[in-house]
Amino acid sequence: MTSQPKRKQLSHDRIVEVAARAIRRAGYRGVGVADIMKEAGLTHGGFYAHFASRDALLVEAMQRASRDSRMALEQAVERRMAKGGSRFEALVWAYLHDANIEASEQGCVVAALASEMTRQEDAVRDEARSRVKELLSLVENAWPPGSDTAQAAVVAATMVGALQLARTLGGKAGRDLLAATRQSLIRMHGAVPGA
Amino acid sequence: MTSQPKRKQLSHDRIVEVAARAIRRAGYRGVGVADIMKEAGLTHGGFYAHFASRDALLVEAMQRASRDSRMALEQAVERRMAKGGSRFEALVWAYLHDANIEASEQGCVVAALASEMTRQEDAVRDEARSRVKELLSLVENAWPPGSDTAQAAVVAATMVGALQLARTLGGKAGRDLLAATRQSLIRMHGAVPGA
DNA sequence: TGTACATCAGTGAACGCGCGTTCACTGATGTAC
DNA sequence: TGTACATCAGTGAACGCGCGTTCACTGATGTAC
Repeated sequence: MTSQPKRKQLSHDRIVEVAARAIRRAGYRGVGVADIMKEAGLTHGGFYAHFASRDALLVEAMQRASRDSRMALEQAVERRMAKGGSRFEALVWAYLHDANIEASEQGCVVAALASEMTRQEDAVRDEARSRVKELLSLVENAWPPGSDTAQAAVVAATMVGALQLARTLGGKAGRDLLAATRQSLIRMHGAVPGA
Repeated sequence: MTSQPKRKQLSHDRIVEVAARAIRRAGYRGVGVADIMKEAGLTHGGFYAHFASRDALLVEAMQRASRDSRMALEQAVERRMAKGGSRFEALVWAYLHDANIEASEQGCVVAALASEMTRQEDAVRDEARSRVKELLSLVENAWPPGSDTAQAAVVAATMVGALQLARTLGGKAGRDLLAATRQSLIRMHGAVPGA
């Protein structure tokens, strides 16, 4: 029982992991089934033994992307907090780090796909909605206790928007926009009462 | 001379206008050449007498979308200012109006396409960059004089991000997010010194 | 331990379809005399 | 004003290509005796 789901499960995980990076790099429609299977070291024919449809893969890929980027973000937050400062301040720095302009493949799935989410079929759209909600609660968790949690949603929107605009602008203009956003968010919400 | 560019120019304008709505509704890749031509009352064969390539249409469509939505936004801002309040406050209300959640087809081209902009070919990407810069200056123009213009960029990012997240969430959750964003932005930047 | 068979993951050719692009042609508009 | 011709916008069939999906088959893994 415990060793039963080994072989197939390993392939499955590999496909999903490849797809999780692919959708953040190229968008929902940017990479085909055949490409993903190839990058996972397989041929495209076996795809439908793993997923009912392409959309079913997209759903799993978003979950996986979310899990992976959340773990990486959490580690970055912890590293930054070790140097002092509030959790909120560390989150802002981790999320809006200059390196994230280029690294969309490993970054936040919401920032990578936000404007495409509304246009997906129900299953994918529902999963996208969950990813947005998760991002909101991620910011709330770093929020000074007692403050208005509705404001956490505004901060999430600001971070997502800033990362997208910085990516489109690129270069110095992009980095300047991120820097201004970090400064603004930390100035407004960063000072924790008891820190 | 003055009446020469009539016939063809009229068709051209119609195609671009249809495309300007199509890309905001369905994304850069969401609608095909044939669909756009059909919606403009033509057959697809004539397309390449008007544009060198599909990408060339996308570039013109973004310019058109930008022009159209800017004019509509400007009117909404003026209407709101007539009722009193600062230009900035009116801009926030106009841009983050609840009706804009559904009306992406007529809305801001940056909010409609932000996460896809990085993935386009050079010509389209360059035009997208211009559209982002224009949005930044649009916010700057409604900015209290003397304030830090870098902060205007942060506000632009917040508005774009909020509209996208509200669209993905939809329903009451979406409207709540917009309301919280309006409140936050106006509270922070809305009070004009001399008003 | 060794053989025979069943199960199962993965292969690769093939399908139907839609898309961007090309091109020979048509029908209408406008100009020359 | 009327006819003959040139120009030009638009038509519709056809192309090559890539994509999601299907399916008959292969080769490896694991079980039964």
